[in-house]
Amino acid sequence: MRILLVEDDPLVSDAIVRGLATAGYVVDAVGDAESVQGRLDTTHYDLAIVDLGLPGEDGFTLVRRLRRDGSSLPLLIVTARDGLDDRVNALDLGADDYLVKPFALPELAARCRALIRRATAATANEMVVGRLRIDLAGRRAIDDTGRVLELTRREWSILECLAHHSGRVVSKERLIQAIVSWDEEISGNAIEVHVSRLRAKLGDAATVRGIRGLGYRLDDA
Amino acid sequence: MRILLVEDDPLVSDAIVRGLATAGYVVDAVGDAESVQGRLDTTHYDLAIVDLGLPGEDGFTLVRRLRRDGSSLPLLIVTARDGLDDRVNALDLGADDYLVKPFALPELAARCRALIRRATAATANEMVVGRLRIDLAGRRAIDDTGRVLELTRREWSILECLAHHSGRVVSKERLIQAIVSWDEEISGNAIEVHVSRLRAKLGDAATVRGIRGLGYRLDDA
DNA sequence: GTATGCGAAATCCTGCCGCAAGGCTGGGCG
DNA sequence: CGCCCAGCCTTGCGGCAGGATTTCGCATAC
Repeated sequence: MRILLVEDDPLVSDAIVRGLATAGYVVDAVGDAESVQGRLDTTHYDLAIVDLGLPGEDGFTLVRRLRRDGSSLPLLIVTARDGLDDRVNALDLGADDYLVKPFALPELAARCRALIRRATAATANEMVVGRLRIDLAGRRAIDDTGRVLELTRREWSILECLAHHSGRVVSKERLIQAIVSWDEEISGNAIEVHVSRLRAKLGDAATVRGIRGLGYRLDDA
Repeated sequence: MRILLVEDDPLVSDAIVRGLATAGYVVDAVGDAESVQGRLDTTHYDLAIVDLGLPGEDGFTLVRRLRRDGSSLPLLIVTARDGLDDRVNALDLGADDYLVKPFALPELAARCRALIRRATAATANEMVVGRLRIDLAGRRAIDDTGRVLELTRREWSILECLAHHSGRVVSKERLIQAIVSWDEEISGNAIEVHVSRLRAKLGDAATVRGIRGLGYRLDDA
C-alpha cells in the first residue's frame, strides 16, 4: 500500500514517513502541491496525506483541484489549523478525513487503514480469503489451522495488495508500486520471485494465480 | 440520504437529529444497540452514527457485530471517550470515522457528507450482455452461474470491444485495431481464430454472430 | 560472525498467438 | 435447382514471449 505525503516541513515529513513505514506503508514525500500531479501521473497511490499550510499552492486549493479533475484518491488532511471552518471546508472540498496536529502516529496509521479499507470496499481490518484469515492491522496471515504464516515484509505487502483486490487481477506494475518507494528501482522479475516464495508459504490455504500478460489474482479456492 | 443515530442521551440525540435535519438528512434515532438490527432490516441507511457509551451492548460490540455480519454500512463513532486506544480500536474494528464530544454540529455534518460521498462513489463499472456480466475494471467476465471465464488477453480485448458496441456490427478491421498495438500486422484470420476460441468459452451465456462481409455482433441471446 | 531478507541472473517451462489447411455455409448465377 | 466460390469456422501445430523457479551474491540486522 502506497501513500503520497504532501508536507513542507522536513522534520514533520520525515517523522511521518518513518512512522508509516513502520506500519508497513510505502510513503513518497513531496514538499509542495505543484509536485503532486507529476507523481500521480506516474504512480498509483492508495491514499494522500496533505498538509494545509504549503508554500505556493495551499492544501485547500490542491484538494479542490484534485476533486475537480475527477480524482477519487482518498485524501487525509493533516494540519495545525484546527478552526471549525477549516475542518468543514476541507471535508466539503472533498477531503475524507481531517486530523489536527499534534497527533499520535498510531492514530494516523489507524485512520489511514480505515480510509484505504473503505476505498477498497473492505469493511473490517480482518478479511478472509479461501482458508486464510488476513489481519490487516496486525500485518499477519493465519492459516485455517491457526498457524501464523511467517511472511517477510515484501511477501506480506504483496498478499495485502492482492487481498484488497481479491478475485480481481492486479497488474505486476501495481504490485511493484505497492512494495517499493519511488527512488528505488527493481525489475519485474522481483515480483515473480516474491510471488513464488509467497505461494510456497501459502500452501493450499489460498491460490495466487498468474494471469499471463495481465498480472496476478488471489483466488478464493 | 438517511442516517441511523444510536445514542442513549435524549438531549444529545435530539440535538444531533435537529442539526442533521437542518443539513438535509433524514435521521432515525434509537436509544440502544439492540434496536439497531430491527431498523436495518426494514430500512436502507446510508450511514450510522454510533455512541460508544450505550446501555446494554456497547458501541464497540455493536460495530464488531455489524462488521462480522458482513454489513458495509459506513459507521461514524461519536463519543466522549477520547483515549488514543479507543480511537485506534474503533477504527480497526471497522468504524470509518471517530469524532470526540463535544463537537460542533457543522463538523459532524461535514464528516457525514464525506463518508456518504465516499461510500456512494464506489460504483462498480460493469455491463451486462445476455447472461454475461462484464467487469471492465476487473478485466473479467462472469457467467450467470458465477463462473469466471478464463479469457486470454486477445479474447478479452475482442469481447470488450464487442460489448462496447453491443447489438451493433463491429468490422473485423476494427477488432484488429483493438487487439494489436498500433503498427504490428496480423492476418484477418487471426480474428476468426480468437472469436472461435472466445465463443467456446462463452458457451451459451452470450452469442457472437458473424455477419458475412461486415464483421461481428454481440447478441443478448 | 551468523542469519535472514532481498533482488539480479540464469534456466526451465507453460500456454498464448498466429499461420495454414481443410471443412462448412450462404449467396449469386446460369 | 444445383453448381461455384468467396468468406467464415475450426483445429492442429510450431514459435516464442514471458512467467516460474532456483541459484547466488550483497546488504542489513542481531
